[in-house]
Amino acid sequence: MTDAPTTLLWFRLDLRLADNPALAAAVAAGRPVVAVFVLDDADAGEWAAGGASRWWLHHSLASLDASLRACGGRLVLRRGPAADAIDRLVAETGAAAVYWNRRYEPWASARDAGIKASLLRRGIEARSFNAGLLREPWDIRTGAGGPYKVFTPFWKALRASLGAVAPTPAPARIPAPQRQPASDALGDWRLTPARPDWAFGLRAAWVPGEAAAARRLIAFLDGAVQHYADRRNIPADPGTSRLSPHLHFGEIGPRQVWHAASATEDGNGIERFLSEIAWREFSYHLLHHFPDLPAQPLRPGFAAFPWADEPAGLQAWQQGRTGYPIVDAGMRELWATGWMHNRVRMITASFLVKDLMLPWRAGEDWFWDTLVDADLASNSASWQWVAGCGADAAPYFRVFNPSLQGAKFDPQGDYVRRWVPELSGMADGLIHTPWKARRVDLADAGVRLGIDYPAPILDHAAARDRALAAFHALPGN
DNA sequence: TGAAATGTTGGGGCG
DNA sequence: ACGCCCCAACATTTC
Repeated sequence: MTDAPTTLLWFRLDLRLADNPALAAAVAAGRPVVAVFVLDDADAGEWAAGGASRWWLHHSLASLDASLRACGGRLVLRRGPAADAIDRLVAETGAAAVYWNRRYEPWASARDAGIKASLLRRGIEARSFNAGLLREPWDIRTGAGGPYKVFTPFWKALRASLGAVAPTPAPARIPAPQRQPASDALGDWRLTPARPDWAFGLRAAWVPGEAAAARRLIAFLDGAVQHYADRRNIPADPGTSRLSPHLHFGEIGPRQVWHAASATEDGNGIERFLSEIAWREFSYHLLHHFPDLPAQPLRPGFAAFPWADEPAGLQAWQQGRTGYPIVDAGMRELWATGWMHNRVRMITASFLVKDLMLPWRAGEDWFWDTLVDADLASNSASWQWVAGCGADAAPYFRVFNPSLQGAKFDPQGDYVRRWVPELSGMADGLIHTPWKARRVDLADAGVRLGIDYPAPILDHAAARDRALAAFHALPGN
């Protein structure tokens, strides 16, 4: 083994070349760079990537490998546990250093701390960087020195702590080793579905990868962001950025988003968009300081909440067969495309937790498996927010009325017609309440309620009363 | 980043 | 002219 010592660059949720501090540092170190991605399901346990995320990961890794090859390198694929995979690669390549960008999931940060300590003990340089957040979760502190639990003061503190945000460009060339270590074949990881192939809707909706992420950001800032403040709540409109999966996988980073958005003319839309980026930061802040966030209610009183155990209700929700059109449209959009409009996420989540009174963990698990942007911090924080047991949460008594939400945010019914086509013949004024339609209106629309489209599986007003009663029975309410 | 119930106000119909 | 009632519109409170 006479090859020169290398720098091992460990890719994780930072699948890009631009604004990648670990990559920049690896190139600057001057040694040949071995780039590796480790499939670490074993480390992640119950939070191993879900089905839709795995589809995205497959394509993002293929895209990253192509980008690396264009710079003279390639992406080495290995299976975890990560500690073993990294150790083996260090030995195989004679690595003098291992660099990576941080992850913040409790399982990942604990694991990474162990790996770093082990490398350092053996005299191997180990350095971690920040590619994924505007500020580290521990850098933002209240006046009393603790973590924030309310968004608005967090947002003020984050903003005040940010100086000039200056993303760094991708390296022009990445020095490659004489010999690349062996790599798994991406196809052997079976990240994409085969039989049945349920990914056709995902393929139609998304292009994973760094280049597509950059295009998506530019298109958004050149267009929809101007009306973002008003139209971001209209699910039938292309009014949101749709950057969430790109951000989750680190195909684009928040510094790049912030920098480009700050340089864009316009006030309201940009400001509102940046605050959504800040919600993502807030979620990571919470996950870091409250590592039980994915499983335990932040407000301990909720541990005693009498959640229902009703598999039929859960299945109706999952399959988009609740009989509430806006709810069903959202759940079907999720199933078909791996994504759901944010307004509809709130409506469907409220329906699960408050109308069906099913545990928010059940919704969290379903979203985890079906969303291409499934992110432990955002998913956990948001479900707790909806359920009313989280930080700065919507109060439990804030119950969405699905027909009113539909009438308000999908007034022409365009969104429902797209995802619940069996209702496409209904008049605008009836499409969110087909159970109130007269027999003749249903007949004209070609809808047999209970056959073509379900009758409501529950009565919203009664369900609301039931949920409020349960809430009031909790100690302290 | 709710909805429903309850309270208040003021215009207009009417005796 | 006046008081009474109704009720829509809006505000406030409550869940």
